[in-house]
Amino acid sequence: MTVKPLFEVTRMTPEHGQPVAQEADVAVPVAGIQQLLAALQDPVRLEMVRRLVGAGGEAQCKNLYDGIGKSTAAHHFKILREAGITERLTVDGTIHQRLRSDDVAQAAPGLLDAVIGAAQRQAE
Amino acid sequence: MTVKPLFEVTRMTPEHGQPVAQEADVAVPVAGIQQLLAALQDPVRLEMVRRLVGAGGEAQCKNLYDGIGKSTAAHHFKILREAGITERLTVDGTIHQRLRSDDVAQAAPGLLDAVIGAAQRQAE
DNA sequence: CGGTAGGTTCGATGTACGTCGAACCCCTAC
DNA sequence: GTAGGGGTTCGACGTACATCGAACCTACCG
Repeated sequence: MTVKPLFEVTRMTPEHGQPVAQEADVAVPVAGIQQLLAALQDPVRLEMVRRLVGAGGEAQCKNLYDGIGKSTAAHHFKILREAGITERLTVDGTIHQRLRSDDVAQAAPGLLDAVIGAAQRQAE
Repeated sequence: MTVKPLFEVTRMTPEHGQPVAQEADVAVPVAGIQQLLAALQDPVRLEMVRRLVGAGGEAQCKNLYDGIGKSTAAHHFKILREAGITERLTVDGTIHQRLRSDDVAQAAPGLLDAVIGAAQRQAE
């Protein structure tokens, strides 16, 4: 196996200093409806998305889960990213996840709202 | 193992004669959002639902799938039924599946429309 | 009556996936 | 420099699930 770059797209600016936020994983297209549903179907991932909307669409990874190991969380982040639901971006040195609400809404209009709404209502 | 009734809820009217359609599985509540997504996530089941809407919300089982065995299809029907997405009813002697659009819309407003819409658009 | 078509159940099999621990990387702070 | 926190990757393991064939049931038709 040839050595793979750690972050396929994300590029950390070595520029020291001021809080820099940059785009990441911009090339990843939103997946088809089946993959979207498969991504949102898992309780852990649905909770992650729920917390993301609660946080205004963006949050640090560690704030998006409880009760599971870091490696498991990273696994779920990857699935959400590959489905085009979230993207990874680096804010001020730490990695954040951002909900790609607009992109998903364009690929599947109303889907995210319906899912979030139902999940929210279900959690009282 | 004690003998179980073949159809838990459905009751075939032995009344000979005229086309009779009757309610079935009315007691099954629509499941939570995760179970709904899990049910719709499978390609085979999504296609079944797609064909159901194409058929006006109701169709004979055999018209809802291709390329899989009857037992596999029955398995998928069961999952859709247990999620509250479809119900089984007997029309004129043969079993039909009916989309519980209204019930699902009440449990998860907009979900079914979004999923169907995306699936339809994706299939051109 | 016997046969066929449409559906379901059961049991077995293979694979996909969620989970974890360990090792590693990047960045920041001491 | 040396820790240490935050995230990711890589196996490995266990379970859940989609698939099938066989047996069975019901309704219908010859």
